[in-house]
Amino acid sequence: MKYDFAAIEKKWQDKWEELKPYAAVTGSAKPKFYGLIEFPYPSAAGLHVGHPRPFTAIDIVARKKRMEGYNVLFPIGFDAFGLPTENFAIKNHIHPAIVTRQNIENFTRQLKMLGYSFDWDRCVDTTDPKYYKWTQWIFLQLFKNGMAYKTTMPINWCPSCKIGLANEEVVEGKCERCGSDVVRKEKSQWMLRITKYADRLIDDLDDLDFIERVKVQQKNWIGRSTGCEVSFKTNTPDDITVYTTRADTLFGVSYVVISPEHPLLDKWQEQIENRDEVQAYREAASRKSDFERGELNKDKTGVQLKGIEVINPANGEIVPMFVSDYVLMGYGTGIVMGVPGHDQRDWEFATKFGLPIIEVVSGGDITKEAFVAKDDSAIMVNSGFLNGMTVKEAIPAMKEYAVKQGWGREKVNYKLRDWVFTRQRYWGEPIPLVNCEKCGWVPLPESELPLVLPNVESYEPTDDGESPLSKMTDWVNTTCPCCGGPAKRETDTMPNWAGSNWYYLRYMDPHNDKEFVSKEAEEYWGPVDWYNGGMEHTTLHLLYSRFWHKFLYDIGAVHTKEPYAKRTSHGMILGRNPHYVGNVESEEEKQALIEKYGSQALRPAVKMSKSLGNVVNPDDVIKAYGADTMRVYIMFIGDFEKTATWSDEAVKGSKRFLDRCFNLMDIASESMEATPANEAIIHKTIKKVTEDIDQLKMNTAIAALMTMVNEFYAKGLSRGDLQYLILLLSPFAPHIAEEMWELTGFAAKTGRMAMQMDWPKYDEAKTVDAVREMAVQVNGKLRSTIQVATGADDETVIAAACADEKIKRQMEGMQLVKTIVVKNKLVNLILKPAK
RNA sequence: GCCGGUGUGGUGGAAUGGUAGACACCAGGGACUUAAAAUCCCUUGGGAGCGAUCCCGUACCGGUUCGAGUCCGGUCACCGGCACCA
Repeated sequence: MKYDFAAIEKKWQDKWEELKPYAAVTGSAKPKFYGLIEFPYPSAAGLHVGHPRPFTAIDIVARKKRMEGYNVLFPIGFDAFGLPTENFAIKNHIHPAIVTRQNIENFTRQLKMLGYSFDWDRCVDTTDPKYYKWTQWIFLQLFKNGMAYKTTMPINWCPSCKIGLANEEVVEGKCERCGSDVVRKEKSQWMLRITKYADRLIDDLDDLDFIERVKVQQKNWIGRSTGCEVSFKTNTPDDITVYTTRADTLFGVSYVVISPEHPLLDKWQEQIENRDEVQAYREAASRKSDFERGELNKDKTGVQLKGIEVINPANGEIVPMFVSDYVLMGYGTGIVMGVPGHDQRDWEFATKFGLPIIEVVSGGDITKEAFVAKDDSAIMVNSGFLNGMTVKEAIPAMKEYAVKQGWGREKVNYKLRDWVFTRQRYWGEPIPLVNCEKCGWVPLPESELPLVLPNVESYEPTDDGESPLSKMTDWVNTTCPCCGGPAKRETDTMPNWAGSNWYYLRYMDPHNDKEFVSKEAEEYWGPVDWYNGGMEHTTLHLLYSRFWHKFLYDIGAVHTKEPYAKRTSHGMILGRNPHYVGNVESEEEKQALIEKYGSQALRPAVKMSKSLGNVVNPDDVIKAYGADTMRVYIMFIGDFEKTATWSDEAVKGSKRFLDRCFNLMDIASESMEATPANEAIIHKTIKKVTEDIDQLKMNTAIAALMTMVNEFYAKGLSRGDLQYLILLLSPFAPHIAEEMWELTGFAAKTGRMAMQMDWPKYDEAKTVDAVREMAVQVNGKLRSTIQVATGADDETVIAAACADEKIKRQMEGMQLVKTIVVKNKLVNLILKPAK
């Protein structure tokens, strides 16, 4: 019989559609398991070959959990608001809602073709008013609890997308989406106070089962640093405050620097003698983007504030003050003390402006560069009462002194900024607030939610940076829910991250029109037991959604502190690089490639892209080899966490494996009983596959299944043996497994599908062969192998080793001084020349 | 610069401190076939030898150990994240 994958997959998908064997039951007495994959953005391009990697992996975990007796929630949905759809809509003159619907249909078709065990009845779509009603509701709770505020601030503006970007969306000074240079633009924006949660977002990581690199990346992003704020008196009525982590170096201060954006500079117009020069510098700085300022960091610039004097509180010395754009307004106090002896940036600045460089920590040569001690055991000098202390002792000593003197206090700072939560675009959730001249910003009554996105003629972004909604006067002009007077709606929309912040909660109770999730459902299903997603979301979606969840916890809307108990991350799927130097033979051709493509030519694999022509479409793979082959291959491709390169050749190996599985039915005896001869391989494989799935080591699990198949071919098998292969294979390749389960008569015998059977159990004692090959080493070098009964005692093993012909030769003229036996594995004989 | 990770055959990749290269892909040889595809069998880290065998080999240098791809110290290369964060 031939393995007709197309017919088999169609047959079983239809059956599952009808029987819904993956329905999750809220409140079931079984233990629950909530497995989650990041829901896709339904782009016009359709499913990418990268999607099936995480989807298949968690599908396998979910399928195994079901067979292990769990009540499994494995949902799917679509994160459908966002720029690409809007841009596609503008270009093709189709409404974004229609584009979205078409894309979702296409994604749904593709996902169903891959045989995922999603509970489709719980599918969510973030652009559905029934869904975003609750996104808006959560925003209102944030607003009412003081977590949302509006402020005018310079934002990252992408002139091409005509949109403001969050810090997280700016990569190397360029727009994450289109790659244009980001500029600064003053804009009134809604902000969310994520910084209020900074400590908890760091500290609560300790109790979570997240892969380490995710934890580290989130911690670095939040960037907590503990230091000290120090006040300096000046010859103006104002004191200034600097932030430092190195209070120990206070005696080394030779100047102070203020950021060009600092408001004190406006206030001090009168005292600053060279105000024109200072003003010119400030204007020049404002024209640079943050990125440009960073790029130019090699060459420090600045202007002294003539007429301004500052007093170092530690030693009473008078030091000059400068304005320089190497000081950021957004971090600390916007003013920094200059310690050129022990900070490289300050050293460069002081060198350029001829300022004194004072050594206060010994051990370096400060005439050459700033000395930043690698450990904190360096000794303080030129530092008054700190002299002779180590840096480690001096930091708290100075801190304590400063606090006692009243000009210092401990302070914790974060790199994390509040979250810019508005976008000047059409295709997003409307913000349910109105602005009333009398009452200010007023929330819509919850009964008026959802505030539906109005149908507009033109949803193109505007050149002035206002949202397209601002042109809809009918919609904008409304009445104040508070006083009934005239008011205007907020016309900005939410960022594309809004809907994905809480979707895992909606899956628990997707059709509830009374609450965003019922208490009962949330308490039953929460938290998500296993969440897999891309590393690129670590400081975006994953952090945002932890923040919202913590807020919801604080207002009593959810019962756990954290949304996700476990987080894993998959590596990307790359395509072959058509410009790789290894593709050509001659040196001239290689050189030509390097000249043309630079370092790109040195990489064998690169991100798939249309322009390189190396994109693999899952539809084509499924058509040629079937969904089961696609699933097996994408799991067999390599270590789940690492990037992997797609290979059309290697796909065939996975197809061959499934053919071999299927053809085992031709040689299996009809007995429904397992045969003793295959006992060891069956139990060994059950053990390996069971353990590997839980660790996402799908590649070695499949390798074990291949070994089992090879052994069945070599030794022969019964249907009773084959049933174990079918059950172990079923999470990986569910269609072929069901077909084989039926054809071998087990479906009729049990009245169940393979996926509904119990996961096979292994007996540790049966995982071992009766006789075993052991390595024999002489002085640590492998010299021979011997066949020994499993579990044989040391004496027997040593005797067998010494009786081996090869070993006998090694032992001639030598005496045995020591033996090391590793049970069932190896014996090492230590020999030395006989005297 | 800081933080994290990785380095194993022609390729993807396996190896709780215990037989390095499992399992595959590619390649070569053979069987079947009029032929091709598919399938099946064999070979396949490098080197020496007719052979039994022997030597070398997990980026590089050193250490711990009976034994190191694995642990420790140092070096190099690449990948990812952050970056004038005081």
